Amino acid sequence: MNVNSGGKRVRRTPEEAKSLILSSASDRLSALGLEGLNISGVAKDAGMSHATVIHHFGSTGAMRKALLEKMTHDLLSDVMVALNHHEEPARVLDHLFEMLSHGGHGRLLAWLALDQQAFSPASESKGLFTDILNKIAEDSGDPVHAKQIIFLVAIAAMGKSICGDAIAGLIGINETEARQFPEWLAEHIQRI
Amino acid sequence: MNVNSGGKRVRRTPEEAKSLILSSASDRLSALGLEGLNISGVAKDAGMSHATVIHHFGSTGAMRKALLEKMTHDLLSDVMVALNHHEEPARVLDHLFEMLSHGGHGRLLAWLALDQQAFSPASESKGLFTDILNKIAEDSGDPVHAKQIIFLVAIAAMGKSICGDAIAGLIGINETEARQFPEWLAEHIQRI
DNA sequence: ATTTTTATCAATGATGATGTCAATAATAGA
DNA sequence: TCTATTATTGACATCATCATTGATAAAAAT
Repeated sequence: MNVNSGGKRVRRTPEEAKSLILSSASDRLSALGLEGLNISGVAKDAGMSHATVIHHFGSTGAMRKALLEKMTHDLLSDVMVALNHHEEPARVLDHLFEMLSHGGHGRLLAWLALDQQAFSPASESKGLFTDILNKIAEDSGDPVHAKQIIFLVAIAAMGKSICGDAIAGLIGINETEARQFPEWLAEHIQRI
Repeated sequence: MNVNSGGKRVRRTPEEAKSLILSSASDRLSALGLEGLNISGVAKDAGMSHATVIHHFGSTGAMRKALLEKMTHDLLSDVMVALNHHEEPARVLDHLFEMLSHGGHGRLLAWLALDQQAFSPASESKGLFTDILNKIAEDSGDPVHAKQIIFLVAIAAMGKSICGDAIAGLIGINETEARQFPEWLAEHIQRI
């Protein structure tokens, strides 16, 4: 909470303002869920009027897209770092699943994919993604199946972040089994 | 569109009314996406006032839950039939993916899982799910991995229905590769 | 010092969704 | 036929969100 109690006006640089807004938006998403991503609430938490938020992003939808963009970039960077450090596939997968479930990243991703028709990341994130793709295809001996494997992992990660708990509950997977899932998946992926 | 233009009132049985409403809701979901699942719109398409919809379901959320319940039941029944007919795993998977993407079933499922915190199907659907679980565990030789496999398939199916197209686009999967994915997955699952 | 730019905010209007209520009419049961 | 039930509806009230606007002030440019 960054309340502006006095009558004085604070004047930020556009970068500061945007960063502040996205930070508040991210916090609200984690704390309040998807409902928290409205202009008024985000603006209130950021300590400014909602008109200011609109001034910087143009619209609510644009703000959400910007947040998605930032979170996606952070996620992909993290995965890329893990890959460059030659971590084991199991650890990379664990990392991926963890990041998607943490802070509601996967939920936001899914929500935007549902809300908006198309999710088209900026060129920066897209480049990161192809980097990761190439890296994996290069590490694994079989570049033919690499695409399918990555596709499988990606959609599984998304699905898990959205309703993994519910499905696990339905199936009757206990907590240790759930924790072993990334490892299990990594192991069987390597055998392909 | 079931417009009630005349001044006459139609009086349906509660079952007819509910069925009509859920049918319109399903259509709207397919056509308009998640935005279309509001009381006013559904009521309009069903040819009644929104007050009537609330009368039958109690609230908008309850209507959505009812629709989810129905769609889930239909989906599981279909999978069960396929299993009982001893169809090949590839065909069952294909069927599953197809049903989840058709009519926005997977999207609704995901959306409700996101909106509501928990998705807890009615006892009827839950029973169907455990039936399927047992059937698969019994068919496959290895009941130990059955849970993990089913978990993987389930979350992958969900993820695919939500952002499968976007991710496929990112990876650069062409249409034929995309169509072969269920078959590819089934093949590699069987080897586990 | 003066002007220009623009980040900020309070107030307002438009829009739409949701739920309640009282009245009405169709049906079932007596 | 008379009555009771309830499905149906229009009108109303409430509420939230979004975007616009005109004014203001802080910083930058001249």
